[in-house]
Amino acid sequence: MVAMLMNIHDTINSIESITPKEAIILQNELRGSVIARDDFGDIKLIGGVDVGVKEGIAVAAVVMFEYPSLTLVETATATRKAVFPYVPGLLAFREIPVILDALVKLSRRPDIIIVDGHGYSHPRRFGLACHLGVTLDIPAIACGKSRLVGEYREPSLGRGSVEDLVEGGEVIGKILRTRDNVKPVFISVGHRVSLDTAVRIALESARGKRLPEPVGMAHKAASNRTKDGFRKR
DNA sequence: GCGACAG
DNA sequence: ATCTTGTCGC
Repeated sequence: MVAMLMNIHDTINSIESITPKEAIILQNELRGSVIARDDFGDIKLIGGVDVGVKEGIAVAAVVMFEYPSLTLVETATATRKAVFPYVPGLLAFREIPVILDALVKLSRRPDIIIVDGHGYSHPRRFGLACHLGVTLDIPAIACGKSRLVGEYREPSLGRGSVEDLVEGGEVIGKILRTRDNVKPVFISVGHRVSLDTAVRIALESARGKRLPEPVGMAHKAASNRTKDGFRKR
């Protein structure tokens, strides 16, 4: 595998120096590497990933929680100029570089990660969570906050309600209500995990909040670094 | 041409 | 995502 043979520096460079047209071709090449079934060992550490952008500077935060106790054990952040533009469907090329910067700072590798964004529920079935999961060959779950593609019916209002996210007759993800009467989230496969398992872990991790704990925490961490530049270490 | 469009 | 005050609800 190409990504496996490259160090992180080259990996980042090849991702952010690509053109949008080439990016689409690359997604179509890499989509075949996604493993959409459960393929992982015991989960003891679960990571949450999120990125914020402020005045052209991207801030990534990766948080690690013990699983299933959901105790916060480690946080890492990184800052990097956002070079690739925001283009719906090509978010990975804008966010993966800074995410990798943050990930290498962790003392341990998470056994699975939950990513803020889509995975299989993507125009080419290769969203950010898939790209990150395949690049690191790590189990990944996608948890988006709004629709990118597909149609669905509104889940009933109780926590745990689920509906299919469908496109072209295929179930590409699930709409999951993680809290009573609160806007549902969009769950899909990232890598090495089945859709049902992704939904189960996402719901388990969302305790009292709309977003799964790891993602919510990563969002906060990135947001704090995003506010008023990045001077406060 | 028009509308849709993760973060 | 970010720009922004108050406000409704547990």
